[in-house]
Amino acid sequence: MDAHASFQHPLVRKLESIFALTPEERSAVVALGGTVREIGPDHDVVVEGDRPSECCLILDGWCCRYKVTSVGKRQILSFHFAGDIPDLQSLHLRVMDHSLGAMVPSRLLFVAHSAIRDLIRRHPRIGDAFWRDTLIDAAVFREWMLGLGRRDARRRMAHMFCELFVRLDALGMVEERAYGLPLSQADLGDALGITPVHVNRTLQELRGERLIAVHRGRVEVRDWDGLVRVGEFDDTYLHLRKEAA
Amino acid sequence: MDAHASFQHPLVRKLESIFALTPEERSAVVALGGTVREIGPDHDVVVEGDRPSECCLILDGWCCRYKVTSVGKRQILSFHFAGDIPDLQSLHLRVMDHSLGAMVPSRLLFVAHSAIRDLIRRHPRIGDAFWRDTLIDAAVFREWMLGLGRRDARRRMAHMFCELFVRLDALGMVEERAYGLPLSQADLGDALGITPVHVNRTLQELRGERLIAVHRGRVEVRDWDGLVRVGEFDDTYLHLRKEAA
DNA sequence: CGCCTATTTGATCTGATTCAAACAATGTGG
DNA sequence: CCACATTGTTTGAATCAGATCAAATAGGCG
Repeated sequence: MDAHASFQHPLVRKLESIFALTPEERSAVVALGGTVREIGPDHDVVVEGDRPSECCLILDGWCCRYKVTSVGKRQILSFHFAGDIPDLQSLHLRVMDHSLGAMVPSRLLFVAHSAIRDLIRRHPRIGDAFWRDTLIDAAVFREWMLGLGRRDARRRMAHMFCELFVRLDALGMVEERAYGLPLSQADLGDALGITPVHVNRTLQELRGERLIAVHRGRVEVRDWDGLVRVGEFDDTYLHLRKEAA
Repeated sequence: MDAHASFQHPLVRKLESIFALTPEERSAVVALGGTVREIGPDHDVVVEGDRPSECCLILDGWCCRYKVTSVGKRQILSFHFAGDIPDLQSLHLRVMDHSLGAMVPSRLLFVAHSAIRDLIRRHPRIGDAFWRDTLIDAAVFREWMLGLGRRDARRRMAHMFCELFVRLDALGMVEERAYGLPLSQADLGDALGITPVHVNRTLQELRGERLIAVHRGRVEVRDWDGLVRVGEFDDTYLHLRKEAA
């Protein structure tokens, strides 16, 4: 009857998925204080140009980071879920070079930079874990760059569905090979670098190939191997193998 | 008659461009040991799948990081010059998710991970500087993502020429508004996510607009403001303003 | 010179965009 | 519970940026 096992702090779970923590480190992370706020949907948490003095930990919800062209075209850079600290980089990069928004109503814990710095000073290995987290972030950017530059819409979309599957599965958010995708086709287009119309047609292709099925905002993976093949998906870049310092 | 000012360690110069170091920290950085090796041109320093036990500091030359699609299409992710440690992320990401190659004969200093970890343990602020460096790296990826996903070839190319100008200028590698660009048009295409043929035509466009001129592997910026306007260039994402912890 | 590689040009094709309209869904207020 | 506004999805047709294929030209350089 270990009630705690199922009641894990989202940040602890996240960090433990990429780094081995000691019990003391675990409790130090849990002790991190801050203020909880509800955001969204379609509201921004931080926007380009801001100089935040706190980071936000997602407790619940779906957020994305994005940039906008001077003619107003949006590119989504990444998606984030419970346990992620999407603006952790603000700890060392004073001014935001992109924005962070919520796709669905999300619960965020805002933690002061000073509190995080304190935590790292007392537990340098937690600092390493955070650093590693931001490095994985960058690794995901690299993989997306490869897709944006060198893969066509169909492969790119298949790849994204694979990535989301793996990441959400690690959070226990996949059921019956399906997960919720709270995105409009326009959002999807902003992530894939294509137009909403083309998203629609590409989606139909993947459905036609029996790789996925979509009903009521849920993506069901009907042929994992096929999807992986089409998306050229290899999860190495997610660096999920946990590592100690 | 400060002979040292002109004879600066490349890593010190680099770190000081993004972070304020104390004299002690400076000399600790200079004391970093390793082995010097000559690489390239067109040779790889590390490749995807490797598990390096050292990082490499560029003393001299031009390197790039890249990934390759399963059908062999290459996407260049970033360019690196003297002072950069392009594979610094290997300190916390065991397996390389991309490759690092030299575009021209380059002199690299290979420094053991253990030496870097030592340095950071003794000087935690240097660790912050390194972390900040990898975060800036990620910021550049984000900006490239925006270009790859949302800007056409012409804007993307103009943007890249702006970025290279600013970065090389900071290294004193710009003379008479011109800098050396040791890349074939195929390389340029791999960086911009377009074909070599289209690189050629796009280059001609920019030349036709009197924004740049190219002779013998040198890019001359003939109309900086115009180039900035076309490329929608804003250097915020380079985070060049130096910051202390 | 002759070889090799890079650049340039031309013609054609195609993945994706654009524009426009039809068609769900979902929600709101009367 | 219906009328209707609103937003998201779907379909069609025309167009375009960039890819592809192929061949010509221009540079290096042993």
